[in-house]
Amino acid sequence: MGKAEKTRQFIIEKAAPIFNKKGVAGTSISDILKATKLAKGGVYGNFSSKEEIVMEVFDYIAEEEKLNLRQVTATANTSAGKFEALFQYYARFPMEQKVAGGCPMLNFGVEADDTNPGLKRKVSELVLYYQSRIAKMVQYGKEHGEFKQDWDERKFAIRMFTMLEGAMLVSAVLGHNKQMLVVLDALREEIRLHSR
Amino acid sequence: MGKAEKTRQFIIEKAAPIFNKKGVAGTSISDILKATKLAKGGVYGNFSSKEEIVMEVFDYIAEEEKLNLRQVTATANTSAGKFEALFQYYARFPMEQKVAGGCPMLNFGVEADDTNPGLKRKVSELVLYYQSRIAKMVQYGKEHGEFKQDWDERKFAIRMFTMLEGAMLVSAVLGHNKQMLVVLDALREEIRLHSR
DNA sequence: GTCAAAATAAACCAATTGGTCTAATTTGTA
DNA sequence: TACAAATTAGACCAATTGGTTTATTTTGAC
Repeated sequence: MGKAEKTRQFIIEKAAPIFNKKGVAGTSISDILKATKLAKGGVYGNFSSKEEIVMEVFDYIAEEEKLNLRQVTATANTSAGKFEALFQYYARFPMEQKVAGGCPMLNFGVEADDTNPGLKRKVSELVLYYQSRIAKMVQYGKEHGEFKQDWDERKFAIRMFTMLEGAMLVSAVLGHNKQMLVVLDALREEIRLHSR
Repeated sequence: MGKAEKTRQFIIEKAAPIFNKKGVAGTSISDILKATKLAKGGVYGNFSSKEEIVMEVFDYIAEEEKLNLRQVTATANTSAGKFEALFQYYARFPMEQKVAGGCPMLNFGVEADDTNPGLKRKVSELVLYYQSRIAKMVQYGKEHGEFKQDWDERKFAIRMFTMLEGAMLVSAVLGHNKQMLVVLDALREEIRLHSR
């Protein structure tokens, strides 16, 4: 990684939590200058516009989310175990978050949908990736005799994903995670019901 | 309603869908001037700041949401019927929305949680109101022999609310409501399971 | 240690931001 | 119809926005 490449990455990593917290419209270039302690030329020498930074920030965040999903589920070797690991991660959310500011699909999705088609597309891709990973965990469990064959993994993935996103929203506005815990228990029960 | 009162209300109603779509940071006073076709003095003669407009806009939106919830559920006289009416409303979402731009709890909640404690509080109150209304519909159904006594209305309200919010997010970013329909079917099934 | 690449500081840009003020005009109501 | 209340148009404000440029200095890789 060359010098410029390193600075680019540095800017992206510093800017990511700011955009995630304050939104795209709510974040100014001067916020990024403050966080990076770089001069304006240091930023504009590496990026041509705020929009370019936002796009690369989201790409970075998306990769981090995928990595995190893999890491959390890697701690268990059964599908049920992977789900439980995920649930324990969400029970602590947003404490163990890498890029601070809450769920990026929620944050960027809400803002982008009426204002930024390019970003919206990136968010939708991450949503579909996340759901397909959930579905695959069910499928794997079915193939290995953990779960019943009549369990619809696609529909479960949708229910689980939407509930988690809703729970992260509620947790953020209420300032506690009690409702998240209720959601997680419901998901545990659904898994138990489809276990053999 | 006096003249000034009328103009205040007019500004609020014109500004509401703009804030709901573009967010607080993404909306400028000039956006509001354009939408209302008022002069700057016409706005600042009635409001002292953008922040005051935002707050009143959210109060207005919250009242509209409550009114809408009442109106949609009023079409049926059983609890199961009220739920079905709600599901049909959400199946069409955001088509029949009064204040355009998607769910205000989602939109304002996401932005406010890291940037605007006062607004965040208003959102949390609306969330809790919404959930308590759902819980009361279950409770009423239990009292009138529609639903089984062992159904936990509070937990159901949380599951239903979080799933709907998540589904509205997903619908917005994906640009279609297929996942919302899956969520609604799951909720219908849960109601069927607890019906007697 | 050289030398190009990269970053700095700072001036500069036009546009926009939220907000104030004033003098003239329009409004609705008593 | 008179008169106060409300609205207009527009000048004005300082600060900030995203972005460019230039001359100087620092950096790191060969």
